[in-house]
Amino acid sequence: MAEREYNFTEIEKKWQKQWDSEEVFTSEVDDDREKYYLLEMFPYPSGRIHMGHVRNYTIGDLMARYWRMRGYNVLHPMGWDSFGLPAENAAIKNNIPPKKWTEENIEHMREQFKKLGFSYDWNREIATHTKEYYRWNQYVFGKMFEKGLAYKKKAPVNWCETCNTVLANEQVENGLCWRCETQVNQKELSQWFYKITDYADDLLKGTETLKEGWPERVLTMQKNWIGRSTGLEIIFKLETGEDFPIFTTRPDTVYGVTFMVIAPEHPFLDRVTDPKVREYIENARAQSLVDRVSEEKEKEGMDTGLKVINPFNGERVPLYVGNFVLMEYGTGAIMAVPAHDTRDFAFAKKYGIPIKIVIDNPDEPLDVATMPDAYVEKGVCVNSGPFDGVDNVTAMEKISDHAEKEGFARRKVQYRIRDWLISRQRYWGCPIPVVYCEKCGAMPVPEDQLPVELPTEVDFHGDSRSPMVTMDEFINTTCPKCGGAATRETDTMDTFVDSSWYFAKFTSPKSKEIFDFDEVDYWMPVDQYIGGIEHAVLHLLYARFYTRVLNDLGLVKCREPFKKLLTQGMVIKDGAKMSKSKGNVVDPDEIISMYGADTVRLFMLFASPPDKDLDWSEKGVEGCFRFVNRVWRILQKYSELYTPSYSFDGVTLEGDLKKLRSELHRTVMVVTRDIAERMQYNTAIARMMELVNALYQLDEKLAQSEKGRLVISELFEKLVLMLAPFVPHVADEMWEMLGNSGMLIDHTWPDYLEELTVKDEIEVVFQVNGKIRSKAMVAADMGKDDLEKMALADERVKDFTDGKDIKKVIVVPGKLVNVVAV
RNA sequence: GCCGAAGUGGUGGAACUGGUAGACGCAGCGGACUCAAAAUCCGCCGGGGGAAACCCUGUGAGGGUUCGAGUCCCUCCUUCGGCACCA
Repeated sequence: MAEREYNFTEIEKKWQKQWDSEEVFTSEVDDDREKYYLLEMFPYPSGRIHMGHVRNYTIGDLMARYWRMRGYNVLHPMGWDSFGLPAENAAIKNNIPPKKWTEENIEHMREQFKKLGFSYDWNREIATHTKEYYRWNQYVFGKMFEKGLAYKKKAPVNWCETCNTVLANEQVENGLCWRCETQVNQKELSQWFYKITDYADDLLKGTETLKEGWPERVLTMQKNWIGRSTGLEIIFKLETGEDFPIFTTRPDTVYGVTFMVIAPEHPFLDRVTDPKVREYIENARAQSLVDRVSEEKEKEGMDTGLKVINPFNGERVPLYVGNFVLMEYGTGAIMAVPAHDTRDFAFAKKYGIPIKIVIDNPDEPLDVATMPDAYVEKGVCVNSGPFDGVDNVTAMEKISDHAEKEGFARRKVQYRIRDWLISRQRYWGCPIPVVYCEKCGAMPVPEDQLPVELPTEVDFHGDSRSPMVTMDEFINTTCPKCGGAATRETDTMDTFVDSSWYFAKFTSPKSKEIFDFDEVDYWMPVDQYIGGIEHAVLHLLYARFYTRVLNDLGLVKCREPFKKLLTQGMVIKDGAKMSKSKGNVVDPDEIISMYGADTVRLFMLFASPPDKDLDWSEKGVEGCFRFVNRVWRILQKYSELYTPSYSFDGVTLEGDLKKLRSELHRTVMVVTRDIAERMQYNTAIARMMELVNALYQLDEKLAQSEKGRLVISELFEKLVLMLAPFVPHVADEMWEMLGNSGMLIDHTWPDYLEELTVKDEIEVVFQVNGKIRSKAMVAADMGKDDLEKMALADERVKDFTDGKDIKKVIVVPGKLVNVVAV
């Protein structure tokens, strides 16, 4: 028979066309089948896909195809996170309307995805820039406004000069804009917020339920970001008698307060008139948060001249203004206990403020004069009035109880997380559905007037401001309440709002309502989510918040959106992440045209486990190409030995055929476990390679024997089925080549016979004092006693035990015998 | 500073609950095929010693537990990631 070349271009085109025309990847609600919702983070349509996309979506596709073959009703959709700044920048630069630029990119990227053979249900495709989608952002905004979860406030916010917009806290990394790495400034602006702080505790508690399915480090990052701390809010008094509240996590040290520090922005400071202090305050306020942190590691402050009274002991202590105290956290002021806080200690030393020990080290009493640093360990209370002699852990509770009873303090939980600033001074996003009326104030646009459409006929002025700010026809409107003249909000929503619920919309993308409830209830939550770790405290936190909001609004039944999360590693080349700026980008299209999509997919899965970084190597790609060819050739060679209706009934195998069949069943077992339980695809592929290597070793005559045909038939069938999720095109082609019909996606994942996975002869090692001295092939079920006898009779073992006392013999059946001899 | 992850051949990476370290791939070396090369097929491939059988040594460093440690415990070093004046 003439050998047929492995023509991947032709094969891939053929099967993609067939999958497409038969719509094999569509999914429908089916109450009789168990659902499996598999989702990869949808991409921003930047123009072309990169290797990171290929990796992310290849992992997802493998899982989707696998679970489908396992009989699950799989939902595997794809869409576009299509609002965002790059479209606007491209528009300004090349004079293309953002909508056109975005939609052209989507067209192109969709084609690229199809070329990779991903099993998406394209009937469910959504794009966040369409009004059919973003109107529901506006709808939910309205609902949240009603519940007080969306509000506007004037506050110091993060401003990126390059992007010309404000940013959420989560979008500032080390003081730099997450997108363009420009230094972020503080600006006082009136902006819209989503009240994620209301959900801080619930989000934190929810992390417990995710322990099973989420990587620990993502949960840790979220917990740190939420930053819950419990403590006491204590009302100190100013000399005027006014309340001066502070928050502390160390009420046990309250008797050691020797000064207080207040944030420069604090309104209490308005009464300070001393010109020197005023100057300091103004300077400190002018400093950006970044400067305060990065320039001066040392704490800086100045005595305001005001005194504060400690309600516990009546002591009057000076009030300092300090650049390190944050207005946004706690009450914007702190009590300072230099003896027991490192930062306070340094500050007190610098400004010559007294230090008062209130927790002593029971083993080695402290001395103010000689202590080199604050004492932050456990100890016993001293100089603490009625609490002297109490250990400080107990004192925390007793002091809190006492203060609450006296009425000058209350227990409080404080969070680090701030509300989510969702306003963006940009054009290409979802309009915030609000109108401003002089009489009625800020009014959400009523539901029946939604969507507030984003104008698409726009003119960029070239000053990078949103074109909407000068569009009178957009801005001028009437008040929904009084009918008087009103103006529209021109800010748009953070695009992270768009991506906070798209996974739920995929369940019923064509519904005229936000969801079709039969659909959303059936499919949600997502069973397996896959994406990059960079979203740990961005998208993944927002999505959890938004899902809770949707749940409270009665729109979805789940409270956690993603049951299991896989954070895939980056694609690395020459020791760095592939990026344009580093010039180490490999274009997926080019590699696909050289080796085919199947090979590229195989390499992505073979080069490293999915959660680790992957080192790009074209040599490695060649290796995978070689493997595909190797399978192709052996299949051709033995294709006429294959019969779909093989049966092992009444057949007894022996020798190499028996071994090969056993090898096959073990491979199925391991590959299944690696995919389903361990999510370790590199070892699954390695096992299949071993199986193919074993097949190459099989004697040709033996293969062609009557029994050989049976073994080959079973092996081919199961091997091709196992290959299907990895290299779907060539697997379908191989299936057809063997004379079968239909697509493998509709076939059942191969099974294995437990009894065949057990070898009947195995190698055991004989050790003397833990060192291997000999090996032997024995029956797999040989008992302990026989093994021990055999080991002790072994010549090599004898060589090493001669003249020694045998103290002990450890036998691990099926593995080893260890003779301990001294 | 705090929290977390990881250090295994020339290289990407295996080794499930402590039990043959280096599976599988890449690179390299050798052989077969070929006039030759490529492709393919077969073999070798941590380091040191030895003609060989074999011996010694080896999973970042040092200790420990154990019959037995890449795996568990302690100390340290290095790299990467997250948070960072959060009161």
